[in-house]
Amino acid sequence: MDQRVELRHLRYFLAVADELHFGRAAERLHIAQPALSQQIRQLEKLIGVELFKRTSRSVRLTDAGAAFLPRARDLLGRLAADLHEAGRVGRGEAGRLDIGFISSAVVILSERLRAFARRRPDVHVKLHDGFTVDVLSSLEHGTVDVGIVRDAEERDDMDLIPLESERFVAVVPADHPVAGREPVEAADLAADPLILFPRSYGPHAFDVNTAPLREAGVDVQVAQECSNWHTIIMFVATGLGVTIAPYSVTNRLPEGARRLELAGPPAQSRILMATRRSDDRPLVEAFTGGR
Amino acid sequence: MDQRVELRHLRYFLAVADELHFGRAAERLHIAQPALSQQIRQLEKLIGVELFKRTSRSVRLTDAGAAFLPRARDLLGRLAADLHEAGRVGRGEAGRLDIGFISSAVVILSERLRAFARRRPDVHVKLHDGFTVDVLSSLEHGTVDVGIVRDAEERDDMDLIPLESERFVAVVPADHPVAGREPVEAADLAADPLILFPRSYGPHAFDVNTAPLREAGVDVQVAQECSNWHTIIMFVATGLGVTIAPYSVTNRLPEGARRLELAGPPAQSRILMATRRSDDRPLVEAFTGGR
DNA sequence: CGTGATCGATAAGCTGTGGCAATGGATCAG
DNA sequence: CTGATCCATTGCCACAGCTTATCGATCACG
Repeated sequence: MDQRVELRHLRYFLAVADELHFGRAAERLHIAQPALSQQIRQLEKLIGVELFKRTSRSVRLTDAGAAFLPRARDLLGRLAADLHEAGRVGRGEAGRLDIGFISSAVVILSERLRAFARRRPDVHVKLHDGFTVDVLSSLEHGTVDVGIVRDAEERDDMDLIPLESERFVAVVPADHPVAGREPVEAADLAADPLILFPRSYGPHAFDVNTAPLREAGVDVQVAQECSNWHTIIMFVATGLGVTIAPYSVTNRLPEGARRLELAGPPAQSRILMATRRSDDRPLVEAFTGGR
Repeated sequence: MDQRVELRHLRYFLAVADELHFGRAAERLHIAQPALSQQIRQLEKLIGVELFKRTSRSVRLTDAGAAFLPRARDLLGRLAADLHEAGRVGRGEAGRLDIGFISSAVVILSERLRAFARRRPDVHVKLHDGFTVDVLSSLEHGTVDVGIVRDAEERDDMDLIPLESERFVAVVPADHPVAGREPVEAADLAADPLILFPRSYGPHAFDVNTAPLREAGVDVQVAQECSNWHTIIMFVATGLGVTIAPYSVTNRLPEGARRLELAGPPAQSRILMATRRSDDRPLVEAFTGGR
């Protein structure tokens, strides 16, 4: 019952149990009969129990041998399966992938997930939603393997792959003076309270988002901070102020809010896929590589 | 993914995975570090996948390694348990025991079973009831390991251990002329139809059972054959005839039947425990040995 | 019974491989 | 730059596991 039991012993045991004949079992194992006898004896000594009852004419399993047989068989089968599975994981054919994403990227993400599931049916994907900062932090700490984020700044510990660009648009209350006129000049919104996410949530994203205003010479002051786009737009709908938002989050506006195209050069918001730069795992590459 | 993966590889893998440090892992395994490096490398080659990501400063599990780790751990644990269990079976501490018995031995059997279950709580006992012939045949063919039978003849492939002796008594209808007088002479029953099991069911048992009649000079002729004692006694109760039965099966007689002690030297019926003579399995000996 | 065939155990010698010690090369701290 | 750390590489050796040869027990058969 020691350490020194080896799989060899189990393989030999199975062969003898199958054949009930040391000669034939040895032949099947491509070894000579004495070697087999020795190894079986050794195994018995290690367990402290006879596995076979041998006479010079016959070989039979003992109770202990009969009890051990199915377990040994199962064990070897299991090991083979586990080794195979490890190989598949190593090749990125199976395993688990954790993906962090922002909720406004749900459409583009679900497309990618569908395609990925078709290519890697045995990969279990776990999704974690959050804001861009949270996703990047999770990615940095290894909680997720891939992040889908918006307007993240270039950083040297991550690779960022642009997935999609979309223009920014203004969202104003339906009863706002400019609500009818399109496109609207950013300067025309300068007097209204601005509703937007805190700059600390993503300085770069904030700056990209407010670029149309700054370029129009407006002094950007957030009147009401709010982290979630849908909540921001609800505030706009209730007349609390205006905002500048990526087009995709304005797809289904609530009653009381109006979307207006912005005049001037179209400012772009980018949805990016982020991975750790050091991360060369085949599963991650299989997802980001697209094919 | 070949044959030559050995448990050594798994043990070494676990050590390295635990320590994430080849030097310390080697120390724990009481081998030198290069040997460990070699074996891990060999395992990786056999599976076809890297299990660790090593730099000269750090060791980390790959996805494949992380996936394989719990399985390898489980496998080794399982094996240890299986070896232990095999040892217990070999020592007769666990396992399964098949016992054949005749229903009239149910009281003495259940006593023994209770005591045995206390001594060997991990032995699963399976019971098979039948007539003496069936039990002996099952024992001979290996379907059961121990048989509890009545008045079996000595045979050279079995060991028979007497468990209990009991006298034979006569059973007669309540309205029989001798019903009041005790003890009854066997000769006084000569005129009545005899109800008994077929002689072919056990010639020796039959002869033992009918000895009181034959010694009284009665010509034994079975009028009604019936294999089961309780049925035989029911027939007696309905007035169909008389019988000679072991005392224990007359314990609770139905309305209409009377038990009568037999005059003369008491004839004995023996309940025996039978095992195959070649069968020296510790579990069988543990049951028959009594302690 | 004697004889040959079968089959597992034992004996003795050979060999492949797992282990050792020493060394190399990369990385990091100070 | 220097020393420390840590995994990989190299070269060698001992022994575990394999081989062949032989033994001893059991069985079939004439």
